[in-house]
Amino acid sequence: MLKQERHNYILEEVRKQNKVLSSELSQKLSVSEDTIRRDLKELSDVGQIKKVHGGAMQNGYIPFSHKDREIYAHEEKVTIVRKAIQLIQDDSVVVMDGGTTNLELTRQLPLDLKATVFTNSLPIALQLSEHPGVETIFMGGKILRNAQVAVGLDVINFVADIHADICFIGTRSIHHVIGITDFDREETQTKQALISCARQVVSMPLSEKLNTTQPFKVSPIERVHTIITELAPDNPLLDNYRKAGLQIL
Amino acid sequence: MLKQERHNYILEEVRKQNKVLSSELSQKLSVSEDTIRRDLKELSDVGQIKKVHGGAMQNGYIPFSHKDREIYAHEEKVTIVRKAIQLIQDDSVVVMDGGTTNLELTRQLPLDLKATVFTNSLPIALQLSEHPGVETIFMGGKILRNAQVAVGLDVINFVADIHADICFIGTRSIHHVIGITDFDREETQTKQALISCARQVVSMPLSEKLNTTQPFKVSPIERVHTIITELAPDNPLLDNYRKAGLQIL
DNA sequence: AATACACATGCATGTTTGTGCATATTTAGT
DNA sequence: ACTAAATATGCACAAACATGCATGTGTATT
Repeated sequence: MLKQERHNYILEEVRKQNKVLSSELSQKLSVSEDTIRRDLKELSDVGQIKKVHGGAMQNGYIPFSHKDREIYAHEEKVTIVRKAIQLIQDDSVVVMDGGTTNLELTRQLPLDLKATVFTNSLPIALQLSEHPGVETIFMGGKILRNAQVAVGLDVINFVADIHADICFIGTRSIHHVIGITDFDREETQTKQALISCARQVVSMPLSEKLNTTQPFKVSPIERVHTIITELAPDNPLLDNYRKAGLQIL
Repeated sequence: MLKQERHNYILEEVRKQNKVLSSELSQKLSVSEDTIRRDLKELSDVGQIKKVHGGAMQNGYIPFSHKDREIYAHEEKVTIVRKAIQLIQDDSVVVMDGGTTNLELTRQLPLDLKATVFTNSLPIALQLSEHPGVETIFMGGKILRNAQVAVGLDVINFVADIHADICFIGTRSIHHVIGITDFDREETQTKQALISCARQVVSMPLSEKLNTTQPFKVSPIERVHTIITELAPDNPLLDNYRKAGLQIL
């Protein structure tokens, strides 16, 4: 076993249990306690863990996990989803499209939320399985490699039987006249189906996506009920949408 | 063997195993360890892998890699799936049930495999989206929180339209008379559907699962064509299955 | 065809690194 | 303060390493 492997294992263990004992590690990795101590010292020297007598503990708080950092404009998206959460009542039926904003929304859902969530996004479905009160139903079909969402006829058929309270639709572009647009034809058709089955349709674009367009039309603006951005609701950028009768959060 | 071929092999190996040892590579590729070290150095210099003492490891953080480490009896399962890979031909249609062994099989699939894979497991679908030649279709339905697989009528209906070449069925218990059994009723029913749509059914139990049983019956032994364990095919523990007419790998 | 040249590879060399053990010292908990 | 466990330190040894050099192999130039 490579030294690096031990280090990874130790870090993993610290992350999971908050502490490790030299003696246990020595046994589990079948090396001497001296070696473990040296490992712990090295990891401690670069600030990955905190060495204590008998083992090591978690160091500081890691501000954002790796995945969080990957999300583009993470801070803004958190602002958005904070506002979105209030839209989800207990016992409601939710349709959740893919996209990083929706994934973040899923992450931030209260753990005690009781709801039924339909989704076609693999990462979102995985995230939902950590919410004990949420019944998750995955709408199957062909998986788009990049977006990691299911699309196509299978999904569309699936949706046909659903009457949801609210649908969070992933939004690549939105325009106050043209509505929501996207660039993948298959994904577009699927999104249309998602939208058609929900009483309330919510779009959560970053402000930079406002009044941009893509080749394919997902939905006219009238079909969208609520729009949430990281901006304050009274921001002038949103005036056109307010005039069009949308709820702004 | 050309240098470039070695490099490809090494990268593939790192992707699959998370690490490589100079000594092993030297043997397997029958070149000196010096050459391997030079290879690793070159790959490391361009950032493809990370060189460490004794070998190399994968470079960046790979999501879910920490979960892989947690897989029970990981070594044995790698042994199993190595044998299983040869069963998957290019352009075949595969049905992949959930479970850690099947997940490992998915991870070890060659990156250039061309195939269509139906699965009801979220982690497996995610893994498959990293294989450019694989068309992934997720069979949707209610998600079981623990197993992270879809079950129920939706899946069963989905399967009805499929005629697959081969089905890898997750196996919690198998018995040479009783067949495959499991403890979750809904999962059991789903597995029955998966089995019914494939020409060849493959079960990959750890040897410790042989001749154990669970409350619910998934499949009679006659419906299983191939059984793969970490044991050598001629191990006496497998005699009963051989007599029952199963292919043993 | 002959030559030059770049490159890949294996081997010999001396060096560095990782590990375990023995010993002395420090620490934490009664 | 006393004691057992944990730690630090020095040492020994093997494995992994870098380096220079000789050989082979293929390609381009004359």
